[in-house]
Amino acid sequence: MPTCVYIESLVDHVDSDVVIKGWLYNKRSSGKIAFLELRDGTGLVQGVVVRGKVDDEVWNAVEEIGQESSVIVTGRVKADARAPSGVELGVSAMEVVQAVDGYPITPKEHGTEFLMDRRHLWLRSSQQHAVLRVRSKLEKLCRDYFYERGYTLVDSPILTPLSVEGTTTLFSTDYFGRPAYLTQSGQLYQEAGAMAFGKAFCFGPTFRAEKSKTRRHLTEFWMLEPEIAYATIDDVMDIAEDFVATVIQRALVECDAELTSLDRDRAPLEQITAPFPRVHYDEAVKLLQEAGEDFAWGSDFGAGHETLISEHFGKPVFINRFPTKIKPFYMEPDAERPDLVLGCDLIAPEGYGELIGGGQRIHDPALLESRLAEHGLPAEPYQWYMDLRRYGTVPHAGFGMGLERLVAWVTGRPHLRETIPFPRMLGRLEP
RNA sequence: UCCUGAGUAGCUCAAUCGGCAGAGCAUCCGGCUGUUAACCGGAGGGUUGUAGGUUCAAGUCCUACCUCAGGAGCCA
Repeated sequence: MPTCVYIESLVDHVDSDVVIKGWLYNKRSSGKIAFLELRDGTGLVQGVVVRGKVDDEVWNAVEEIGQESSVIVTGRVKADARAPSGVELGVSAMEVVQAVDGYPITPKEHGTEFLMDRRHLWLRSSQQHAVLRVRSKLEKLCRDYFYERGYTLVDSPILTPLSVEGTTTLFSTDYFGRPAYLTQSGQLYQEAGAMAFGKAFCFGPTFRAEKSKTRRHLTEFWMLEPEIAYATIDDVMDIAEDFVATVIQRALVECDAELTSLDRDRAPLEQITAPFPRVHYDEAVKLLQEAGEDFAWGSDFGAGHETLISEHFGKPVFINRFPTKIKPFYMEPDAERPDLVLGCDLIAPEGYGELIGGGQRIHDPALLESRLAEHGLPAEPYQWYMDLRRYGTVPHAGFGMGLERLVAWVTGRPHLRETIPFPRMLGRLEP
């Protein structure tokens, strides 16, 4: 009995007989020869079936099976220069696990809605497959970066009584008779993690009930949030910069095959090395005004502004020290400029927008208390958060990175919906 | 929520000034021993998003609604 192998390792089995368990991706046939494009989740290989060299039963089965039929194929691995992977399979036998008729996603074009309704099947298509493999590898690279540097993973809760950025953008639920929300950010809990472990991070799903309809937003997205005790805004920019550059450079190596099948231009990614330019909010405003934009000091940047600023550099850009009134309650004020806070955003190049938002948090208990009141937030649910300032408070800082935006940038996808297996968006909860 | 655009065969689209509902792919039948979204010949396949209106005549014009897409605001 020949050994069962995955398609990705076929190159190591040239001139041997092997068994492949997979699915029919596409088929081309002529009167006496048929080409089966086979996939098994690890790759694609072309199986060649010659009439007369296999049992009539096998030939008849080959003629009958449709796209995505599940098959177990036995054959001889042959090196062939005509094959994209360098090998093909001379089929000697085939067992049909299920013959499929009418698989909806054909090798021709389809519309967005049609494909999104069949997302559970669309995952099998080569481009979607490649994007999600990149996502999987990027998740590992992100975790590895922090584990290798002594961080502790402190999982933040998903159900929370807190509304950090206002209740209008929260998904609410009933928690045994009490209101609860799906978390918008793990940050507040990560601050507790930083005080306990020095360097902590979380990486999990977060939720925003924003009625936004753009290519850069999902209602459920994954966020990576490191938080570091005794760190300042400048430390956080150093860390975020080294993190992004390291992950991108490793991804170029780890995801080489996927980037090839996605036809991603590697040149812009190869330029992503530290240091990244750091632009003060004041400078960013000046830059926009000089570019002829009608932008007033004190406003927040829109997507167009971000792109305009990042186009000035060919690298990710930090914008830092924002006006206090456009940022959340927990941001530490700039000692030299009381109208500013020590926040920083990292804008990705090529129009991929805000990749990271972070900064230094308020550590003074009195200041935090007054900021909570100024933002009209109830004191009671934040008592545990205040405790972090009552018992051994220290300056600390951290950031949050949206995983899907990183995946979109690395893979060159224009829309976030393709960067997560089952996207949740305005108007889409299925499949 | 606002702005713009689209909804016609299973899928992707066409249909000129309001005048016979069309193509490619998919499906089915036939052909082909090196195909790479294979190709060649043939066939079947339609309540034109929904409801109403104008007209001799509506896929096409008008009104309302529904759905989707692109963008804005907001954010990661």
